[in-house]
Amino acid sequence: MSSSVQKHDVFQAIADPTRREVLRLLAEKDLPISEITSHFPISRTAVAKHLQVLSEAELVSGRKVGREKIYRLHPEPLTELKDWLSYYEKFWENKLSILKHIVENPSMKVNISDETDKD
Amino acid sequence: MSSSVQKHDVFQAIADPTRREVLRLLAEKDLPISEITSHFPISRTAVAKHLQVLSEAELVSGRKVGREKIYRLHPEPLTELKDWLSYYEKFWENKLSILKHIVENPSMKVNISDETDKD
DNA sequence: TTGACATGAAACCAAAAGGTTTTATATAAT
DNA sequence: ATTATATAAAACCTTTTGGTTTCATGTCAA
Repeated sequence: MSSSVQKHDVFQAIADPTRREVLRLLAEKDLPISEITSHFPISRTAVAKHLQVLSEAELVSGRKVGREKIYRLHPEPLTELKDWLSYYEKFWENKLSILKHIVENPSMKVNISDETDKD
Repeated sequence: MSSSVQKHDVFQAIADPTRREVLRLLAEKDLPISEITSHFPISRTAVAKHLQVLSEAELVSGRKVGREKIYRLHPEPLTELKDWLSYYEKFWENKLSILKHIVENPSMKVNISDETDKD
């Protein structure tokens, strides 16, 4: 059986602020667990668990070097998030362009209704 | 100074697959709770709680119409996610450009390991 | 006015999440 | 060889999460 169990997905993985901060750190450079831990007020064990979750989402990978385990960022799974987001982009981009239009035409009369139907 | 408590943020809100599905439904049109519930195998109460979480993240809003409560998508907070993502885009875009380089140079020797295989 | 309906609110529950402490093991340094 | 370092693994704890059931309330329809 291949590595497809994926107990944690990318949406879950980035839900926790500590894990997002871990990703930030690893974006700069590969780091061992102890180094990562030094940036947080929690125990090394807790950080290791966060790394486990990130690892299951395949956002990071760890290799053992001597007695250290060096973690590396693996950003590819974030494309799933990007794809998910792209579905909604049209919505707010639309609203932003309406706003832009209003701002650029100060003499406009603006009527904002609360109606459901948009087509 | 009104709705700024924000117990749930957008990252947490989208972490749950049911809530993501709710957003999809609301992307098509405004819906009352009972309608939304009919798309899931869980109770109306459970759906209402998911809507509460989405509402705290300001991703949806509900208005009462008669005896129904109609929910509407409010996609603007997703920009926070987009902004967060943009920080990491350069990483995988960089990898894509490496891939492009390989494709455009057919004489290159390429060694691809299979260890990160996903299905 | 009497049901049927749509929701709200509260109490409850099991499992997961996020954390800790303790114990063990491998590697590095002296 | 001994000790310090870096991690792993396991047991345990508390709070949150995602769900349920039950009961109450407001509104629509006959």
